[in-house]
Amino acid sequence: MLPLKFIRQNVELVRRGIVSKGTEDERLDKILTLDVQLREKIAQAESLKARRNKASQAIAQLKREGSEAKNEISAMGELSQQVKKLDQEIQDLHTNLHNQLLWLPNLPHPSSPIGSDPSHNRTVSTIQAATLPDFQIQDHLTLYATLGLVDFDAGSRIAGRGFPLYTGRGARLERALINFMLDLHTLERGYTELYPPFLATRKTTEISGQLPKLEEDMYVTAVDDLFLIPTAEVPLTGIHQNEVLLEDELPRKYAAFSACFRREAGSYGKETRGLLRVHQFNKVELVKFVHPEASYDELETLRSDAEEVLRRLELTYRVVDLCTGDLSFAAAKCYDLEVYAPATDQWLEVSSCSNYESFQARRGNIKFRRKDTNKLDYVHTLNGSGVATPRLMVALLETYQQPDGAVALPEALVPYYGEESIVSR
RNA sequence: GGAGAGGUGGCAGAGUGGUUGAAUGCGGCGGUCUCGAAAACCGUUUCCCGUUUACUCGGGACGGGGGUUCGAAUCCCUCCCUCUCCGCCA
Repeated sequence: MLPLKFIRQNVELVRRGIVSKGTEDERLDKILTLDVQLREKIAQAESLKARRNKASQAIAQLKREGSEAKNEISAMGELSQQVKKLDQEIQDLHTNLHNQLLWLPNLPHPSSPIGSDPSHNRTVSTIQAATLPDFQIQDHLTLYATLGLVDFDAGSRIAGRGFPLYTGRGARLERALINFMLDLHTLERGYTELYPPFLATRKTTEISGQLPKLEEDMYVTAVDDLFLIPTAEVPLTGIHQNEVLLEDELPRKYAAFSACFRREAGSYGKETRGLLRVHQFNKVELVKFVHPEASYDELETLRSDAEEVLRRLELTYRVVDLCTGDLSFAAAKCYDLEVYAPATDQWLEVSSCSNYESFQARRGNIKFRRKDTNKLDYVHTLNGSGVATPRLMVALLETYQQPDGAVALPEALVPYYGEESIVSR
């Protein structure tokens, strides 16, 4: 959510920003019109209320002196009706304005490359960490099957397409990846481990920016209006809603595992096989609440923390600085981490590390008190996947397969998996 | 799911429908005293919105929303949350 005052004072800046993110600017004009109307009504209502308050005090005075105040009271009747009517109009305008504001995306940071689609993204670095196999290699789909790691048919029978059933060593590998990542972030990188609810209220889901725009992509429970989380970002960002944090407590760093649920509406026909695009997957998520002046430094360390997962697993990956048109609704700047899958020769997104600045903090009313001025201010929020497992597993299998069909695991993962390789039986 | 109790300022805790943004205590901040500190004493201490170049002025907020009233922290309805007991259950 952008502050109204800021919008009012920087109309053209806001317009350029949202247009570069691919949003129509009609909504902005609508907001400006509503804002003018609203302030006009507020001024009217407040002057009437000022009169009412004065009269009310006069009545109280008369009563205390023991005299009747019939005339004064009846004179107040009409005034009160007018106030009531104006208040109703103000409320309607306010609701309308608020709903419009919820649809206005965050502005991109000046350092984000300008562009309308992924072709304008900027590759920041490419890390060639592993020796790639030099023999005729199999793709991940074949490897799942020969090693018996995932049963897609059974998953479909249970819940429909896109709900993989991890089996045997596949299930164990999944668990190993999650534990490895959680240990890395919490024991070595100073994140506090959390285990959040996997369902969240509409309000909480609104804070992180998934609602209202992405409602079609979310699973909702019918009777309770609870949303299955598409990422642990949703519950983690909701933790401190309506709170004031101490400046000394910043940054607050949280890491959490969660299952993630995404309807992926509109993406049918793409990547429907395997684990590249599924309705339920696992992810370790990192969320930080930070001091506004530190947020871009924090973005770099967040990215580095997420990268560390890929470094330890000795995978080839690259870091991409997303262009304005490819940024998510709430983000001001975002790095994607893409891991390389050699058999299919694809770069697979396994992490997005974003700075939301005060956008989410405003929606969630998450503040801190500045020690020098003693004033309240919004924190900045950041989050990054650290990282999502399905595509990670794809890259891992394709990168580490052996000529005999087994998969030799990177050293970092061995203690978690319990064996040095995954062998077909 | 059933029955009951309760939600007030950073915390604790008052509050007959009419100067109550809110007593009192604790905490915080500033000051007096002191070589310094403690104690004591004095003062101060919420946030949001509108208005103004500014000083200012005005409005609003006692879990959320609605209602009654000239006027609501105070009365009524409703939702949420917390606690206690009962039932059910991993």
